[in-house]
Amino acid sequence: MTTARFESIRGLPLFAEMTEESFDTLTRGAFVQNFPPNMVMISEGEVADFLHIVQSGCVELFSTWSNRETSVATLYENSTFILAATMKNRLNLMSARTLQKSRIIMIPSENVREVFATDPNFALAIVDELSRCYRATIRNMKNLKLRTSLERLANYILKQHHRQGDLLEYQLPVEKRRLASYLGMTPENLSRAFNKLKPHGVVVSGQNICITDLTALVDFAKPDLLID
Amino acid sequence: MTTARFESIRGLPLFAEMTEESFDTLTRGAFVQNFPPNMVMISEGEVADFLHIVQSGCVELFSTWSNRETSVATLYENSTFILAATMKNRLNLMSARTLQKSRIIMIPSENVREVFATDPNFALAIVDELSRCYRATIRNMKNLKLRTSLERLANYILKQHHRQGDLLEYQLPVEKRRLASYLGMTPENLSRAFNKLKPHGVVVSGQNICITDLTALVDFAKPDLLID
DNA sequence: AGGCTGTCTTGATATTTATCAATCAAATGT
DNA sequence: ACATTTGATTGATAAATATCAAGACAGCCT
Repeated sequence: MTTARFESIRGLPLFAEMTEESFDTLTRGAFVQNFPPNMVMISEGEVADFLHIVQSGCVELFSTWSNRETSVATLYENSTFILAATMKNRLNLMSARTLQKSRIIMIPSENVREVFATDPNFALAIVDELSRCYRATIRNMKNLKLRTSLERLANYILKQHHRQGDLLEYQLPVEKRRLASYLGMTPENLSRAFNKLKPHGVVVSGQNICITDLTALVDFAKPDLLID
Repeated sequence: MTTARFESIRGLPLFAEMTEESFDTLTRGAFVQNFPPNMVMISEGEVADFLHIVQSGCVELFSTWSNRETSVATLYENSTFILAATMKNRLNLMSARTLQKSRIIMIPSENVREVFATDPNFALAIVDELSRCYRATIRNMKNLKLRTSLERLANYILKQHHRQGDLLEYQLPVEKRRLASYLGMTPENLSRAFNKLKPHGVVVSGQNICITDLTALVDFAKPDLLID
């Protein structure tokens, strides 16, 4: 079967409920591409010809303006990106680069729009994914506008702690300078912020994060269901 | 016909292409509600039972955390809100209050989801609206992360200028303290920022904005297709 | 191992932004 | 029209954050 290479994504929420026929139509003309690390795959301002899915590796979404750059998100296995631009056939608002050697599945935007119109289950899945990403972005904006950089860092540490199985000690999944950019601060400021969190129960050494006083950290970070 | 009161929204992009039958189903159980100014209609954390549409008046979306508040958007006639939470039957991430006396159309979330599943044209319109709002939020975030508050203000003034028919002189559509909150700054800082823009061709007096040197302002603001 | 490169950290300083307090101006109610 | 309230401005100061420069450290190459 020609779609065998796309079996890895068949089970994702976005594709799980659609018919075989729809999946075939969708993946006709789709392909897998290998990228080396640190390669810009998409530049903001280009037309979104393909829906992208990270099959393996790791991708950073970022944006630039007037010589400045900011990291918007880091995506891992099974994440989709540029769905909104794909659906509306618009320009990408963000750029994307690989952080590691990565395999990316690319599905022609036309196919996505075509199957959307014919398969109600796929349509529903698209809306779920869109809503999820939209809401994530709103949370992100609240985080930026309502919290200081120190508070953002504290909550980031808590969220990673939770993602990594509630371990009190874990490794940062990204470089610090990217984390700084993601949190809306400079690397220097991030470095100092880590130190300022020591009294709130966080000890950092290299990529290693150790939460020495979870209660104190939670108390300072005040994580919130509607932001984090 | 029982849906006569909803004729005002029938022509909106979100509802224009759907069948009569779908529109009837959608508006069954829907109603119009009048709110006085400064009334909180929705509090973040509540379940999104209704899709809201501003029929007349003006609504502010805002969020709070730990004694702080930030303005996320100001909506006028024909705007919909909480669409994402409605589609996924989730908690609202934002609160909403009227800024003026307003008429709001409220459509039960269940109806929206029901018709979404049966009317492909409505499904398409929903995705369009979701994508539009999502992309607007990404632009907003880029604006916040890539620009200083002075640059954000300069671009805001340019955008309003454009919205108000390219007039060089116009009235601010919102109170300054709300504008400050929307732009992610304090009222004091906004006040000073207006003064700092004088050398860049902006004169402010009360609600009145006068662009005395459009070239200079554009030169400073560097408006961008992918942000503004 | 040695050298190279890029990231991270630290210190000194400048800029941006917030806070607090006081005054001023404008809108509102009676 | 007056008093009252709310929002806007201004000044003085503090806090947060960025910038610049230097040094420390780690990973990588040959």
